[in-house]
Order: sequence, then structure tokens, then C-alpha cells
Amino acid sequence: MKSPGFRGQGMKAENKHAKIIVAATKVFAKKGFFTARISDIAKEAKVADGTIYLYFNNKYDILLSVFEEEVKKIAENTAQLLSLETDPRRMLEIFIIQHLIAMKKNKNLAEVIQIELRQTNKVIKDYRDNKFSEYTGIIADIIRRGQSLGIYRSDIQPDLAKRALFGALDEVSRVWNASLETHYTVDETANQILSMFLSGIQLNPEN
Amino acid sequence: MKSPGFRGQGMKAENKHAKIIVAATKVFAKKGFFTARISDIAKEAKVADGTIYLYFNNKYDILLSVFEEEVKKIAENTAQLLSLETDPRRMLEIFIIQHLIAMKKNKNLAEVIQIELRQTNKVIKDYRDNKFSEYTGIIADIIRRGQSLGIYRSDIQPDLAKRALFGALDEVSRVWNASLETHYTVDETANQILSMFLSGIQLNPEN
DNA sequence: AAAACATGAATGGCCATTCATTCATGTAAT
DNA sequence: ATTACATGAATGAATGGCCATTCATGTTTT
Repeated sequence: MKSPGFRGQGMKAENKHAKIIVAATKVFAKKGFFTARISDIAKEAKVADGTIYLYFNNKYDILLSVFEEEVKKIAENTAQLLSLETDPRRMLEIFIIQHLIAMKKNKNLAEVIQIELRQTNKVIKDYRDNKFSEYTGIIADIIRRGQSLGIYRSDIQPDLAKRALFGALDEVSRVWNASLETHYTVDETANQILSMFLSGIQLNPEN
Repeated sequence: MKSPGFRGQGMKAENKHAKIIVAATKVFAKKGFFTARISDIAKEAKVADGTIYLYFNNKYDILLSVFEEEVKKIAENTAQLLSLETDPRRMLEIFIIQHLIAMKKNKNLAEVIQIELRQTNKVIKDYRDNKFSEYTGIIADIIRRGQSLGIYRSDIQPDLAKRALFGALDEVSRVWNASLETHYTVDETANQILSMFLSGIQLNPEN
């Protein structure tokens, strides 16, 4: 006597993987990687503890999957928007806005990125610089393009600038999550940061 | 028959506290807070596991102490140097250089700051925003001063700018630690970041 | 010989991971 | 279409290892 649409045990995999990813993102964000318990994730995903191991090898594998999948999403979305644009100034604006929107919309993701970047990094460090550095690489590319067009100062090191900009964005979103302080809107923030960076990067400042 | 200056067990407390702090900084930096074992710290400090609990309440207390003491050192040192200076542009330069020097010199500290800021934050969140926000507050103060002198754009939000700048510096030093990439010197980096920020913040850009 | 310090083996709790069992669904035989 | 059998997804209690913390004991200092 199950209500229509209900499925008991044994139902086809369907979207358990996805459900676990979503739950894990939430739990990692709330408690941090090390403090999060598998059983927390299982409960959040409405799944048994053991089920998680049908989809992931271990706890770290979950974190990695969350990180890579989510970063991939943002990167693809941003790349898509950027492909329609040619002005490096406008491109930088798009990157900044998209990043902040993504972080604001998905606070959990923001946290996971921060955690993965700092803590775990340590343990596994190397073999996963893929999706993430691909993402920040977008910034460097924009800057290089601007330089070859004579719009951005040629004495700026794109690899340093990408870090400075990413760091700025990351710290701003960290505070959005971590503190109770009132904070500026995405637009205000994006404008301010864009303005700080652009005017410092443009060859011929016009404000 | 100990050589002169040698002291066996039971020697007067002397500097055990300090020794543990130094050891803990090193170990936390290398392994991260959660992965670090008390016995690692004890071994590094050449002290018994139990001894640590004569000086600290628990593992987290060690991290907190490391964080607060080290941040305090930097903050005081920087404040001291800044007190000799009045030009907001030069002041910003000093802050940037001092921060980068401190992080480069003490990679361990850089890591601990990052860890404390992200992971643990989570757990205890509030009651320790003291030393750290005091430190980043220096940036906001410099900017405000520059604004009232008409040197920095008045439309810049000091609290946002401080985060952007701190984030940029933090991300740059994160990469110094985390990656194997060749990276720029402190001076190069400081110049670049200062230049990016200053030209974006100055009312009348002159380069 | 107290008091103060230091030691490190033992304790105890926590939690990732495993695995024996259950059960819905699918297939084959009657 | 009813029964019998097979499959493997899902479960969650039990296992086992790790490690922070404690404390009974030893050592040094006063």
C-alpha cells in the first residue's frame, strides 16, 4: 500500500549520487570536512550510511567530487558567458559578477571551495589542480588578452593578478558566510572590486 | 653528568610554553589542525604528550594561542612601523610588504592563519575575532585616513577594500606554500599588488 | 620532604568503513 | 498469470583503529 510514486528499497539508482553530493555540500559547509560525519551526510541525503559507499570510495572522495563538480559548473557557465564578449574590461566584470553570484547563491559551495583549498590540500595537495586552476586561469587569460590589446598595463603579471583578484573575491565571500556583519550586495561588491582592479590595471585610467 | 646548560626532566618551566607554541605552529602548518596529532607536537617540542596539557587546556586551545600570539606579533610590528609614517600611500606599502615578509619568513604561520580562519572558525566562530580583525582593521584605517586627506577615492568602502586587499595577500601567500610553482619575490609581489591597489584607490592616478 | 613538573602508558569515545541481511524488481518456468 | 528463482540496491548494526585526554608514577627543585 505505497502511495503513488513511492519507491521502497531496491529502487533504481536514479539520483542518489546527486542527492548525496547536494547533502554533502551542505554538511561540509556547515561543519567543515573533518567535523562532518558520514552519518550526517547520510541523514541529510535521506540514505543509509552504507549507501554512500556504493557511490563514493571514501569521505575524501566525496569532498573531491563536490569540489570538482561544482567548480566545473561555475567554470562552464562563466566560460559560456565570456565567449559572447570581447572587451577585456567587460569580461573581467562578468567574471567578478558571476563568481560573486555563485558564491552568494550557494554559500555551501563557497565554504567547500575554501575548505578544499586550505585544509585538505595539505593531504593530497597535487593531483587535482585541474578544475580549479582551470577556473582561475580564466582571469589570467582575460588579462593577457587585455594586454595584447593595449588596454591593460603590460607590466602586470597575469598569474599574480589572477591570484590577487581571486583572493579578493574569495575573502569577500568568506566573510559573507562567516560573519554576522551586514554586508554589501553582490552588485555593490562587484562594482567596488571591479573598479579597484580595473583602474589599477588599465593602461589609461579614465576615472 | 649533564653537559653545562643541559637540563633533564623537571627543569624549571622556562620556555616550555614557547617551545610548544613553536612546535605546534610547525606541525599545524605541515599537517593541518585536524590531521596533526598531539603526539606529533609533543615530539617536535621534545616534550611528553602529557606535558602539553600542563600548558594548554586542549588541542584547540593550542591553535588559538598560536594564532593569537602570532597575529599579535605581526600587528604590533606593523603598527610600530606605521606610526612613523603619515603618507597613506606609503603606509599601504608598508602594510603589504610587512605582511608578505611575515608570511614568507614564517610559512608555518601563514598556514595556521589560513586554517584558523577557515576551518575552525566554523566551530567556535565568534568569540575570538579580536586580534585578527584588529589586524585587518589597520588597512581600513589607512584607507580612511587617505580618504580624509583627499588622496584615496571617497567612493571606496574601506571595509570592503580591506577585505579585498587582505584576500589578495592571503591568496598569494597560500600559493607560496601550497604549490611547487616558481613564484615571485616578496618585493616583486608587493610592488605588483601595491600598484594594482593604489592606482585603483588613488583619487588622481599618476602612473 | 613538600611542592612543582614532567612523563607516557592506559583509557575511552568517536566515527569511517564493512558486510550480512532484507526486499523490490526483473526474469523464467509452469 | 501465478509461482519460483535471481539480482543487486539499500540498509544500519557491528567492527576496529585512531588519538585526545587523563592520571598514577617518577623526578627535580626548594
